[in-house]
Amino acid sequence: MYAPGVRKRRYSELECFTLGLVWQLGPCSPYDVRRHMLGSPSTQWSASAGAIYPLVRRLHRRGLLSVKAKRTGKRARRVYRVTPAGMGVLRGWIGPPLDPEAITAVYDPLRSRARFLAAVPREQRRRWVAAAQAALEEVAARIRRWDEVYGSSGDPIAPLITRHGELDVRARSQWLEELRRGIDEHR
Amino acid sequence: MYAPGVRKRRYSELECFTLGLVWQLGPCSPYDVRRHMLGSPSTQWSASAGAIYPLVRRLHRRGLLSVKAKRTGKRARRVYRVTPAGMGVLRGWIGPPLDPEAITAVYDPLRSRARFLAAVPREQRRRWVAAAQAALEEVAARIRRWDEVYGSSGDPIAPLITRHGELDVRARSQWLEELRRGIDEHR
DNA sequence: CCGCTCATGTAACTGGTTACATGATTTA
DNA sequence: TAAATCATGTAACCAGTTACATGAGCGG
Repeated sequence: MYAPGVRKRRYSELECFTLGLVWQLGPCSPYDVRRHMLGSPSTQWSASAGAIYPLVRRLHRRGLLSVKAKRTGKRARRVYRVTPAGMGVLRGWIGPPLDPEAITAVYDPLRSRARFLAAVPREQRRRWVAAAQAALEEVAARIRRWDEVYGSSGDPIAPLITRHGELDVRARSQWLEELRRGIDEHR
Repeated sequence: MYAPGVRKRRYSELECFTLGLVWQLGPCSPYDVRRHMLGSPSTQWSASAGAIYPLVRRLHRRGLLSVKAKRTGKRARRVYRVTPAGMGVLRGWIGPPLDPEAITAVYDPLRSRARFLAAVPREQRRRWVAAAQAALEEVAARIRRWDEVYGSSGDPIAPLITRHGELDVRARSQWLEELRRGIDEHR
């Protein structure tokens, strides 16, 4: 139960993730947040200005971020940092308890497409698997590049995040290999 | 280049996935599509009526689905099937070429949260990993149930889709285990 | 006959995207 | 000095969500 008007507000994944990034990057601007997201191997968010700037101002209005205007010469720059209230929300989001919607099988667009492979001619099927394997190679490369840049940040957890990507790609590669064999059998 | 007015329309993931489901389930109603999605271990889509019904009608209007009204007694039922044009769009969506946005590291809400584990006290960190491991157990169970129901559909690819889920959970479990050890070291 | 599932939908909202705009600063 | 990047933002749009509504049929 909450006092009237003090409803427990729910924040979106993007809001909480942004909160986390501001904490992790240290005092930083919305632009820094965007740049970081754009470099990430996951494409979950477009990190568009139209999303981030209003979002950060929202978090500030709610008291989860504090702001300090810095200017170099004539260029304006707003540097945000997470307030104690913000840390509370961040910790609550991380959990436990885990938000039920965080408990899910991951969504993989490759799997979505593979599900309907029986709808395409055999030759296309073969080519599809080859293309998907090449795609995973690309993802792996993206993760390695990411690791080079952000792996040496001092945070002992950072390399374990990259590791997630590696294990993810490895599992999906194995899956594609099994898929390839499965398709070859049924002709 | 396209003839004037014949712009190549882009369809959303949900639209194409729905198209695929209608093809896979055979002639079926929007309700069938929803029920199928709701049972899926992935929570990517809420499969809300507000999404599916307008979407299916849209696909019909664009000529990708054909409709036949069936009624049992007084109960109405619209049964859709994929048209040749619809199959074209479905095959195009599957690829190759793969849509660039399909080439990505999967998004995992557990990883998103883990990234900021250094922001919480050590004890919470420990409890978080335990909670995440339990969560993955739940996902694994969901996938097994799904497999029982849909694994015996005759489609040789179906079990390979389930397999993706198994490999996914296994990889994330291993990752959590490494995370647990990594956290225990740094105290 | 009550409650549940079947089956179809609509209305209001909203979070995020696309695309554009502006001006300062850096680099080729 | 032209192009690229830094840094901030806004406006229009849209796909998908939440929540509600309606009525038929079925099982206990």
